[in-house]
Amino acid sequence: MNPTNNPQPKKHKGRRKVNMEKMENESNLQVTFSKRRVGLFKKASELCTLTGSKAAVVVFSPGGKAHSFGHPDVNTIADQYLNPNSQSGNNNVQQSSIPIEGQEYLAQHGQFLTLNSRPAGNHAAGQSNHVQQSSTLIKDQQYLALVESQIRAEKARGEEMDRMRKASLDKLNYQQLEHLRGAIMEFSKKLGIQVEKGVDSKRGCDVVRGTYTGQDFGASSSSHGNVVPYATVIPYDQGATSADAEEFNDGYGRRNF
Amino acid sequence: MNPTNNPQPKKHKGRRKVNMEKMENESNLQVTFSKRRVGLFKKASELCTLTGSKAAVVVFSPGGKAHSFGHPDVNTIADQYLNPNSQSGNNNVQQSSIPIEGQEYLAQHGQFLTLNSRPAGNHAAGQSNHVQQSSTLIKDQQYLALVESQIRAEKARGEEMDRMRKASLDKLNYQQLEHLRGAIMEFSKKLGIQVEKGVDSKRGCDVVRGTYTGQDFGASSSSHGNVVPYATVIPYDQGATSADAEEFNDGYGRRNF
DNA sequence: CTCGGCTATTAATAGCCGAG
DNA sequence: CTCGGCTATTAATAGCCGAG
Repeated sequence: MNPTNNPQPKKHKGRRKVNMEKMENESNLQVTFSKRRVGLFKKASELCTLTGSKAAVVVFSPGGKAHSFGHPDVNTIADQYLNPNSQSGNNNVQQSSIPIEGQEYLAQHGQFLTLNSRPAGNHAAGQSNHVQQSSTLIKDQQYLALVESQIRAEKARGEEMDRMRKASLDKLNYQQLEHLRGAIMEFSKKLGIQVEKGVDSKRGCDVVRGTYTGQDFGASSSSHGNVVPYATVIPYDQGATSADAEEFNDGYGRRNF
Repeated sequence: MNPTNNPQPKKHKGRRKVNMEKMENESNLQVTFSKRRVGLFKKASELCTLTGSKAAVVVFSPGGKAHSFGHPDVNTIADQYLNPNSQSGNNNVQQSSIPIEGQEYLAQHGQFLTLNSRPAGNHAAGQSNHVQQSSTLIKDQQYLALVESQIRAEKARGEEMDRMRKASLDKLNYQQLEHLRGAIMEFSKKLGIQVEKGVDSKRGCDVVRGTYTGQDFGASSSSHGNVVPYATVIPYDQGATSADAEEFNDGYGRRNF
């Protein structure tokens, strides 16, 4: 029963049932993604508010763009998720362990982060202001992410290091983390060399279109038309006029769906 | 006017409006958290299904327990989120970069992970089977998480290392990551020593109530009543009957939702 | 053409009940 | 007690419009 448009005078005003399968209409898919993403974030926010819990959500659009929500912020949640020993947040909203600029504000309202999935090439490196900062942030994460991933996999089998780390972890504090950072610094330097000598199995990377207007939640409508090469941080502020749909239509030209 | 049904005709059966503030009734709060968490995960799943996107959700209960959902799995999403250069997931669901045991299976149906936030003490280290594995996995992440957090913060200001890492990253592959892993291994060992010599600003950790039965989504009803000391991995698969792989609605219809 | 808003409907769920 | 289920209601939203 295919929905050929009806000759019926029935007013198709309301919500219609939707099959749980990938939408074929790309335009609708766009809108649906935006709306549902907002709804998902709202749900997460409500959950946090009602139950005093903490949550983080990361979503990748079909086009490959990442959006995230976190209360108080994604990083804090990630830290807690990965490091349950540090605190036992009972009902108190915890501050971000290492406050970055502007992070405190975001921590109070939850944080939205949107960034582009970009391959190695410098394609549309347009204007970059504070966005550049986020870009840097992402890059840093990249490195650790790979390490973490690999380690995680390896560790699932052995526990020696695990115990070691656990023991260390219990006593870690911020000052100590600084030491740690320095060590990592050196380590990464060595890594760079090591890597260049290693095998090079480069992966094919399809180039993703990199133009995304930073609109989100109606919070920053001024950025309309700005090309955001890497990332856009959008605070979650309910005071905005509309907490509703948001669209991004620029980089979605593919109909591979 | 107590639990006995009122002679009143008005039956307060339906949903009632709820204020967006922390619930005071702890019993209801618990239930609300569970239900809304499930709802949130479902929303995330639907978003993925409808729009062909990928998403990960991490939630901390008021008691400090962590729950996560990921499609295809949390790790994959994390990798993509932190390492957008690897691939440009256009419309293809990407496999986990480093498959852990059983991960492939989970990757196909989405993944639920539940774990306890536990202080240093060994409290209820009861039966631990595959759960232990997850525990180990978490522990590994702990370590990296702290490092990552600190590095991220520091890096937001300087870019030297960033470039360095970025360059390295472009050529990293799995084999190279193994080298990296080994290096981290040593590094962590050193770290352990370094830390013990460092300052010790231990935080007070309230003991979180650690008895949560791993029930979730009705997927693993057999675990009813089992105390889960650390973690519980709950694959999203309601039964062998389901045909479509990454569909949530399939499993939902069976248990009335 | 895009994008933000508008409603008719569908989907989620708050409090309540029965079983273990 | 703890948990899964049940409905009356509330909340989310699919497609449609009207402005830039």
